[in-house]
Amino acid sequence: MDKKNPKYQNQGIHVVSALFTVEKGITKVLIIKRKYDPYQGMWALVSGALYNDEEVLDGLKRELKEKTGIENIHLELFDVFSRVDRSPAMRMVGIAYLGIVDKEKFHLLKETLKTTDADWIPIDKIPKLAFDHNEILEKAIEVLKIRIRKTDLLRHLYPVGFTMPEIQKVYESILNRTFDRRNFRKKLLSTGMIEETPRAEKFEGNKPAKVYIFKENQIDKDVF
Amino acid sequence: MDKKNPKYQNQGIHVVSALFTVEKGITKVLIIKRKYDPYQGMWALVSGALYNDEEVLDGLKRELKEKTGIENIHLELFDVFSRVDRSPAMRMVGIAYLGIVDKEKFHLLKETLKTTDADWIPIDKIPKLAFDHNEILEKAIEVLKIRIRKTDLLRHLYPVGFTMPEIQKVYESILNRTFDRRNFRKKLLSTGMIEETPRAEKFEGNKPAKVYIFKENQIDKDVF
DNA sequence: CCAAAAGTGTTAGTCGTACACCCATGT
DNA sequence: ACATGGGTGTACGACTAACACTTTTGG
Repeated sequence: MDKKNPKYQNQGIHVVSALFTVEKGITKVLIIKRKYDPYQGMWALVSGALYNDEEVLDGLKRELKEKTGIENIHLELFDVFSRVDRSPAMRMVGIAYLGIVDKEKFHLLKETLKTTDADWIPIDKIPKLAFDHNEILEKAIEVLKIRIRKTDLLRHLYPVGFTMPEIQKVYESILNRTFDRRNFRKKLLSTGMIEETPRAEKFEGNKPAKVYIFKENQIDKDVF
Repeated sequence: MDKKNPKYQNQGIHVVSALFTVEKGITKVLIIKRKYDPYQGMWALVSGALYNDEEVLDGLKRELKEKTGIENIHLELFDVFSRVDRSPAMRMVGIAYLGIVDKEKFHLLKETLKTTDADWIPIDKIPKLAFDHNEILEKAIEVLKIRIRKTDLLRHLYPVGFTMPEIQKVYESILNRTFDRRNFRKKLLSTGMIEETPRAEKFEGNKPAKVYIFKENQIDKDVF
C-alpha cells in the first residue's frame, strides 16, 4: 500500500474509556472536563490519541494516568466507533474500553495538563459530552450489564474481597432489579468463581457479613 | 491535538475479516493469495486499509467485494489487534470482524486486482498467513464458538431456512461435540428464535426433513 | 421389504424460585 | 431487650439430559 495515498492520510486512533464504579447503590462513570479545544470546557470520557509506539490498551492506560492519576486497572474492549465526522480536526476512529473499579482505591486528580476537573457522575445524570461520547457511554452501559451477568467482570471492583449484601446491591444497581438474598447467594456460589475467606466486615446491619473473594480460575458459567 | 506531531503520524486502520462457512461438517474460512507486497504470494485473511471517507464496517465490505466478489453479508466486530510491528510498512491497527455465510450463495472470484487466488480452507488446515492473521484467525474461531452458542449468529448461514439435522451438524462441527437429536431439537425450538415452515428438504436420509427459519425478533436466551 | 435417517415422548435428576425463621451485634 | 440486617433450609415447578421406538422414503 502507498503511504502517500490521500485516501489513507491523516487517520488517527482515539482510545476511549468508560470507567465505572458503584457507590452506595449508585452506578457512576468517570468523566473529565477538557482544558483545550476541541470541545474546550466540556465534559468528556477519558480519551486521547494513540501514539505510534504503543498498543491500544497501553495508550488508553497512559491517557487515564495522565488525565486522572488512575493506573493499574483492568479494561476490556467493547466497541469501535468510526463515524467519519466523529472528531472535528481529523479522521479519528474510536476504540472504546470499559472497566469497573473501587473509586476509594484511587486518588482522583482534579486538574492535570489537559483537564480542569474530573468526577464520578451517576449514569442517570450525565451531561452533554464532547465528541460522540454520549453515544459511546450508552453502549458501554449496555455492555456493562451483559458483562456482569455473563463474566466475572466484577472481580475488578473487589480486588480484596466483598460481602454478599454489598455485591448484591451492585448487581441490583447496575441491572435495575432486585434479587432474593438467599437465592442470590446460592447462585453466585454455584458459579464456582468465588470462595469464602475467614474475614467478616460490617455492611449495613450490625451483624458482620462474611467476606468472599473471586478465585483465580476463569468461568464459563453465566452468573444471572 | 496537533496533526503534525510525529507521535500521531502515519497511522492507519486495517480492517480484517474472518469469514466462515460450514460444508459437509467441515468448518472453513475464506482466505486469499496476495498479488503484491508486503507478503506477496502469501495467503491472508481478506483485509485492507480503511479509507478516510468510510466507516470501518463499510470499508471491510468494500475490501471483501474487491478481493472476493462477496457482498451483502453480515459481519460483526470481535477484536482489535494493535501490536506496533504487526504491519511492516507503517503503523496499522487491525480491527477484526467475523461472519458466517453459505458459500454456495456466492460466486468466489479467483483473481482480482490485488489477489491471485481465493479459497475456503478447513480451519484445521490453515497455512502460514500474512501479517498477524494466524493469530487473528485463532481468536476469531474462539469467538465464533461463543457467538453461535450465545447469539443467533447462525441465522446468517441460513437466510432461507435449514433442517434440524443440517444445523445440528453445524453446531457439532464448530463446537467439536455431539448432541442428542431429540434434545437438540427441543432446545433450539425453546429459544423461540426459530419457527417451522411448510417446506421439507432432504438432508442425508431418504425421509425429507422439515425446514425451519430464524424469526425476526432478537433473543436474549443462550442456545447451548 | 430393507436400509437409513427423521421424527417423537417419558422419566429422573438438577436447577431456579419462592418463601419464613433464627442469629449476631449495637444501642 | 429490641431493632437491624445477616445467615440458612425446604418444597415446588421448570428445565436439562438420558434414552427407544415408529415413520417416511429410495432402492
